[in-house]
Amino acid sequence: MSKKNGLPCAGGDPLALNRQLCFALYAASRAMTRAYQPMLQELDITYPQYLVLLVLWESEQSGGAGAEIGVGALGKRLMLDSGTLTPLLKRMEARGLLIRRRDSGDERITLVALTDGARGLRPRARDWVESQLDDSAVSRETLEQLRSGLWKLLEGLERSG
Amino acid sequence: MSKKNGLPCAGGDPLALNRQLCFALYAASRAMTRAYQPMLQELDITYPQYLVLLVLWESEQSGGAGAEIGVGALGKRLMLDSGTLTPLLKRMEARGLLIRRRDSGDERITLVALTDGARGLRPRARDWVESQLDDSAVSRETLEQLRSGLWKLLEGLERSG
DNA sequence: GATTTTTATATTGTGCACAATTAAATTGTG
DNA sequence: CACAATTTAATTGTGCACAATATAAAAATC
Repeated sequence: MSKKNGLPCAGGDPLALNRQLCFALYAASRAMTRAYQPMLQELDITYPQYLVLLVLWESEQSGGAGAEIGVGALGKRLMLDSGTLTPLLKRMEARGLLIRRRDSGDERITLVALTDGARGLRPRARDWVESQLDDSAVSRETLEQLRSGLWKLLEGLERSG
Repeated sequence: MSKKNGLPCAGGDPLALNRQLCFALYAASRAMTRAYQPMLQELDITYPQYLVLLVLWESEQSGGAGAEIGVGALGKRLMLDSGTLTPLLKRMEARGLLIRRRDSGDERITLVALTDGARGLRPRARDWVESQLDDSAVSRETLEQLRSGLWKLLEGLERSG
């Protein structure tokens, strides 16, 4: 039996589970979300909610505190649609993490802005992320290569999609 | 502004979205599932259901037609628990893709086995996967490196979890 | 061999994802 | 200006994921 990376990998079968890039992605993505749970529980947020915070924190870094972003722009950044974001943002608003309001200039647009409470979570998230990088069982170089390869894959999938 | 791979990537911010491996994984995994939709729609199954079929097809390759597998073993293979699998397998049974029955030797175990209908889907899936590999915008070598890096990451995450 | 402990699956409840549809505001055109 | 076409969110419905709990069978222990 041929093996690669210590994993059994039937050489002749193009449908072998361990040979599927799609499954490696699926499993790794969920495992990564699991790895974030300790931090997420401490902040009392979910993983997609954390991604929303990343976008809003980043907007405030460049645009100053109080920066607002529309649901559409947020969705483009995270590659999520309003069917996912609308209820998620409502839950975040209910938890006091952000405010939703209509754009006064274009009433179609719903703008979201961080609260001070959500701003206060940022240093805790940053510290945890940095400590995880320090403790990582995988080398920083491998992580770097992975990230770059994943973006290449994403571009390829977008192009053909 | 520093850039990598043509993507804006704020150099100083450890929480920049485009720098997060977790987000690259999350986005790439969903994009990959989207890329499978044409095939999945033709087979009238969902992506996790396809993964179940991969496991069962593979079992029959090595164990002969009629091979059965318990929910637990299936879950270990796909890294999913019964809370996900039980309803998913019931839906697959309702669609005539598999049969569920209790293990006569150990009544705790629910065994699942493919139907002929599900066996008939295999060549169609295989042909589609192979044609996709041929048409891929990303080189086979890059895909190979990605898959190997993802398994390394998975092992690292499992170890620390 | 009765009882405790463990194992295997199922159930319940919450929160995504995403396709499809709806509704409302804006823009473009005659 | 009227009105059709477009844009933007929200809504609806299905199917995962997963934590927590429940249930029942099998093993282990006494």
